Amino acid sequence: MGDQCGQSRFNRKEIFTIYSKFLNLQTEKQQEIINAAIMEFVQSGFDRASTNEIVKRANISKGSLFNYFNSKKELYVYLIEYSTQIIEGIVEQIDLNETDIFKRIENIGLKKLHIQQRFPQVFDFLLAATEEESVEVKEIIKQKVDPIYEKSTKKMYDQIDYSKFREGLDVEKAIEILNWTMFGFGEKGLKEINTFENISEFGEQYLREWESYSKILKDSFYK
Amino acid sequence: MGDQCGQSRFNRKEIFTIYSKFLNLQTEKQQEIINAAIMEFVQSGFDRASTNEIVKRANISKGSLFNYFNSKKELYVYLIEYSTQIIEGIVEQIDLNETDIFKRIENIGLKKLHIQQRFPQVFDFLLAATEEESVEVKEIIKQKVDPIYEKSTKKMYDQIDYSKFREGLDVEKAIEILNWTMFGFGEKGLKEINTFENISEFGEQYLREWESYSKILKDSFYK
DNA sequence: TGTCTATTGACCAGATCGGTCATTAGAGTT
DNA sequence: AACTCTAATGACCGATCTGGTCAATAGACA
Repeated sequence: MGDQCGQSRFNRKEIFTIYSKFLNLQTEKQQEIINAAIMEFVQSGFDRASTNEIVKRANISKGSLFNYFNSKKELYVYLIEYSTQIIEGIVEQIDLNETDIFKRIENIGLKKLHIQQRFPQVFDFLLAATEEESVEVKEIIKQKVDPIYEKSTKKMYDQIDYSKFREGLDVEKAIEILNWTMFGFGEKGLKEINTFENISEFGEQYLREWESYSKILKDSFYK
Repeated sequence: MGDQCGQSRFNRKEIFTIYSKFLNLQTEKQQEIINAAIMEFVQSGFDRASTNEIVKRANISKGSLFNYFNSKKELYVYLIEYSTQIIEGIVEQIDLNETDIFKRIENIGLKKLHIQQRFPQVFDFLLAATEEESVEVKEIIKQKVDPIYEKSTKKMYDQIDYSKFREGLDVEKAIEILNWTMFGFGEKGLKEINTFENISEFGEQYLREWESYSKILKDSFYK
């Protein structure tokens, strides 16, 4: 039964998942909802996040939200899947032929920046998810998020040319410093991004400023 | 009237502020309440923080909490005052004769670590407060927290010997890197601190590990 | 005009909110 | 043991907010 019953009413390019209704929305509206929901989940965690708050920020009605997603949990799971796909997209694009860690990290950072312009808090969301404590979603996070983190950090440092580092330097610690510096610089950038109107202008200035931090570390870490 | 009326019932060492009842508690109990409240406020912000949750974590009854403090806001304000006093205590102890920035920062970091053993989230609390958006407490935060931050960062870099830095190095950026590294290292330490039983043992190992990060940066920043 | 779907927001029962207060527990005094 | 006095309790309050529902409406297309 089922398929054969000849109801061919849906022969347009509709998508058949539990998220069909949401995915058939206009892309802009989808993004608005994604960002509103992510913002709320980042700020409050799963349990305390309010669907009322989400619909307000997304400028849709309560009914619509629960038309697109059957429950708060389903919405959350969708966001997890969507965000991890973004990360996977970045990981796939990592160029293993680039063996210089500074350049490789710079490339990844640029891609992150690019994505953050459309989804300002995706990465915060995934980071918050790893520390989420709600029993209702903890299991699913462990399944979907943790593996991605492992996989991505693995590929990030794959085939890096460590011979460029100065002798006697603790390379592992040096890379930690590099990461903390990137993180700090990224945070600083996010605070400044709102003051810019022209985003690509910001992007250029951001890149140039990063290069000066990068140079400081490269001068001291490399031979 | 008032004092002269001869009611000398309170001639023991009681403290007369709006916080009298709380301050006459045993120190341990005070700390338990402070930590429980801070944890909740850090996690949820002022508006969403639940007094029910606080009393649960502090192992006291709802009635007691509102006996010690007349309202949630009064509790919050007390915590702000208490936390800023801690920062002020640290700032006062800064030794201006120590003009080496690595050593000075190391001293401050040790003091912070010491305090974090009793109040694990005080610094997070003050950081969160600067980003608090609740109208009910925003004004008071601006009054009490912001000036402390200014004052402390000022004194932190006062009379530092910048001539030790390599020529051609952007000192400002170098110090930013140093700060980000400290922050990242501190975060890493907080996650490890729970795995230790002996706290002073952790303190020693922590200090030694920091020195190796510090050395990496010193070697590259200094002449 | 009629058909059909997308969107709405009033509404639900249940949970939680900050805060109160009559009651109890327990230490100290006689 | 009886009395005093304070510290601590948790059931309880009205108000607000929760995730979720659904009859009613708006709007696109025929």
